[in-house]
Amino acid sequence: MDAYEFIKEAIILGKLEPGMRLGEETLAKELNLSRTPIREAIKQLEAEGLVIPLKRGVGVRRFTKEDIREIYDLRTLLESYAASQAAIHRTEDDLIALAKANELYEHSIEDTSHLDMKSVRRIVKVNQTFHEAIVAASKNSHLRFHISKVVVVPIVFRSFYWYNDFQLKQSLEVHKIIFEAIKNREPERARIAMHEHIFQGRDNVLRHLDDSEISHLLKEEVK
Amino acid sequence: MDAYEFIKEAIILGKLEPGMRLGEETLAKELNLSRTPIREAIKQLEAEGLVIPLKRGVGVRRFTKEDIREIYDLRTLLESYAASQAAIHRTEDDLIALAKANELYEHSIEDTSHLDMKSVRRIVKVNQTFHEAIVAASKNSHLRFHISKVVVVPIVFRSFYWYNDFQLKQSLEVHKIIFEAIKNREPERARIAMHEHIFQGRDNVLRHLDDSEISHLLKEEVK
DNA sequence: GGTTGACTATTTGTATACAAACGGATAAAT
DNA sequence: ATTTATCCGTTTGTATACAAATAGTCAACC
Repeated sequence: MDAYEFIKEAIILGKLEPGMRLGEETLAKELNLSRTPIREAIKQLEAEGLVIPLKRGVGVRRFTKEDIREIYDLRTLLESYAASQAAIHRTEDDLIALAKANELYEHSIEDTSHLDMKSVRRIVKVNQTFHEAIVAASKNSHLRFHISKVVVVPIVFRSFYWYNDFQLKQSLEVHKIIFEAIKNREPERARIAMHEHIFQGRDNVLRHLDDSEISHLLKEEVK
Repeated sequence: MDAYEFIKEAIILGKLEPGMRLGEETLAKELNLSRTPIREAIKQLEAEGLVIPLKRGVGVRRFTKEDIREIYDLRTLLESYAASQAAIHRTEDDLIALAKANELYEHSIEDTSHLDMKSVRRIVKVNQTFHEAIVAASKNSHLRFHISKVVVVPIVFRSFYWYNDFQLKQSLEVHKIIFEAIKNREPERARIAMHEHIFQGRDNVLRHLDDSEISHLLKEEVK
């Protein structure tokens, strides 16, 4: 496993918490590498905006409430466009992949009696598969590239952890509607459905942030 | 000047041509640096998609006609959204910056009797200022971040060089309409005007590519 | 007691040295 | 003559060494 993947994974899984600084020597020892490849990996993550420069070195970026609002707006725009494009450009293979991802999503929700850490993480992953399949069907590689960078932020922020299983079941229904729209080549219906879908997620997350029961996640600030 | 800026500038100005490979030792000597900081700069550019890995080392990315089509679609989406958001969130200061940028644009077109290399480059720069001012007024830093990466591609591709001065004058008119819409807080009008504006550029570029008089730019392929 | 200053230790930034991989050229064989 | 195999040169990838900067500590002075 290379340094970039390792560090990114660590940030996504929360093993490296926001605000935490990335010690090069430490990471190097952990990966049995010298500092050189570590530094290069960090430079990449910096270009993606996952880590930010500190006075000395870099630290895991801490996303504010405002960041989350902006990111969700952007993601809504990009993914609803992707859905509409998918309805135009999708092939039969895309449909198969889409159906399969959706089926997996359905199963992983049904198999989950209550939402613990592990099951949420599994659902996140399957959900991602569905969304990625749509983006792939849109046949715009640059759109895909930028969406992949945008989507990482809510994951790092742990947005998904604030869903309840009613919302999850509702998501499944919307997924099915989106699938049908793409299958039937109805760009506008696909776009609107996806727009609602992500905006719903946005609202849910922002509501929780306003409740500020988890606002401690945001309290400290990197110097 | 640091390595990242230097190499990026070189790519934008065409001093490093598409497909050309980036020799670390060469760049290091040119910048009076060792290979280490050069490599880090290259890693950043790689993360942004301006350079791509070759079998050995990296080379300046060659954008295909399909890339340009995708990029312009994406840019249309992002910037027309930015315009609509700007119409909502713009402050008085934003309007001042916008008016100023537009005035500069008007002057630099009027001062240009015919389109040589130098004047085109100046117009590109001023045009960029106007577009950036709109994005800034949208008050979404993440949107801004991604647009900045998307916009670079047409510049590297030299899309602007295929404009004639009638089209430039027409652009100015549209800029004024967009400005008015943002000033009057009309998001939808701003969005549509921007959409038309960029799509016009897209069509112009793609038409030229189809004419294939400049298709030699695309012919060789990096191994 | 708190604040300021200097010293030290740790960590980053850069340069260089070394190992490995790739490409090109030359030569031999079919 | 064309193709294949081996060798060598060049360039990248990684490790290490060294220089510079920052933060933390301890002490002295107000």
